[in-house]
Amino acid sequence: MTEPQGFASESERVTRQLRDEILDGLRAPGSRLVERELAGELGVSRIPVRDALRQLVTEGLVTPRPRSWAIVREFTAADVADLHEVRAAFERLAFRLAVERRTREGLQLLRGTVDAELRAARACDAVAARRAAADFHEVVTAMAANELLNELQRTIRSRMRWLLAQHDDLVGIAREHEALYDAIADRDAERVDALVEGHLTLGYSHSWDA
Amino acid sequence: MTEPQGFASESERVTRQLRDEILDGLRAPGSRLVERELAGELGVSRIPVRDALRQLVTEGLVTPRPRSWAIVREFTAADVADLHEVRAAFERLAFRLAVERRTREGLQLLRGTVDAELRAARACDAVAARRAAADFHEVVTAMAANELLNELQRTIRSRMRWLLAQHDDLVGIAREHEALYDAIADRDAERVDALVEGHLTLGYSHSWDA
DNA sequence: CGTGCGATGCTGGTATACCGAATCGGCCGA
DNA sequence: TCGGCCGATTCGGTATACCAGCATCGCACG
Repeated sequence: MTEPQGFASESERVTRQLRDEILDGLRAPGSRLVERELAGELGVSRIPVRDALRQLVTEGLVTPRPRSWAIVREFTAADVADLHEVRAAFERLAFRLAVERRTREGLQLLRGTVDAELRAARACDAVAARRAAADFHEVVTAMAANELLNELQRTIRSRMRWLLAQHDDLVGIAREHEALYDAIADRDAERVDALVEGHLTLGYSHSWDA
Repeated sequence: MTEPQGFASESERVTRQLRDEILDGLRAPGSRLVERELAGELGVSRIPVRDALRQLVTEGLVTPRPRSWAIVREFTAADVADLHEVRAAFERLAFRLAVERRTREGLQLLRGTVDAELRAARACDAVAARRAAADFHEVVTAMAANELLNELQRTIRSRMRWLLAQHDDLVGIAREHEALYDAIADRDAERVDALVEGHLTLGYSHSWDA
């Protein structure tokens, strides 16, 4: 799932690095992101940094400030609520389409992410479990075979990762993913719908706790 | 609704101009978009053109080609189908939230767009009717009071405009919008749901948009 | 006459330099 | 002491210049 970054332009490398630094908490929410500073730190010119910042703005990880520097986004409770609402709509669509359009290859990939997630969750490897959980949703979205849906999913992927890092019932989530996999494999649309609804509610209540 | 473009950077101006030229059909699908050429035509340097192209790529109006020039997007039947699916999910969410969170000011704005659309449609002013129809959906999305939803809506707005230009039952659409307005004003969630569903199915079967 | 290969030009990617606006600090006056 | 003004500095926006990869076209050779 971790895409083969074999080739990448400077812009992509800078984007990836800044994104990871933000999501890993190395750059605190609210901290300044100044093009010249970052260019100096990373040893590149301002252009790749500029491109990266724009990309991260569209991903919602960076807040641009007109005619001033950008800052690492500070998520508010309202942001989280908004994200949950949109995510729910996305996943309902993604799972519905995935059930219709599932392929043998897709199911195998999905099974792999579920297994990896269960293993990691039981081993209390939070990083691997969250990565596998994110992979699960990406594979489902891919199975939905809707280019636009996948495109929009990519733009909110970072925010999803952020959301996923906010709670920690790893085994529970993995079990739900396993149940979802079974329902998709059985082509049981109604069971998938029910599980998705439950899944969304779970994520919603948990994030309110945090 | 036409945002007050009082101030704008070169990048934004170039973006707006290219976007309009594409949507108005002045730039045919598949035609080349070369940074240096556009810079020369528009009398600016490559940077604003570069920014504009990237923006239009995220809006889905331009197809980037790695290490080669970009082209004006050619929409396929699959693209249209994808757009309809995503749009349906968006609108279900937007209308549901709009019913819950409607405000007096929002309703007044919405009423204005419906009236404008009906007037324009009856006068066979297609341009004004389509603009009003687009405004209707934007006001609904705004009333949904979900920042992320509005953000994603902005990125697919151009594609919606394209879709809207593909059919011509202007009066019918205006009437459906009026019915939707009434249901929202009555806070009748079920009627809104039913209208949205009918709207989407109808739009899909014989003509596009809602 | 066909095919393979190399040179050349086109294109986006990147670096550097300049500019105008916005900000923030200090200073002066009330 | 506080408030307003003004200048130095900071910052993103833009322009120009250079670079490396790819594609095409033409030429030479089989």
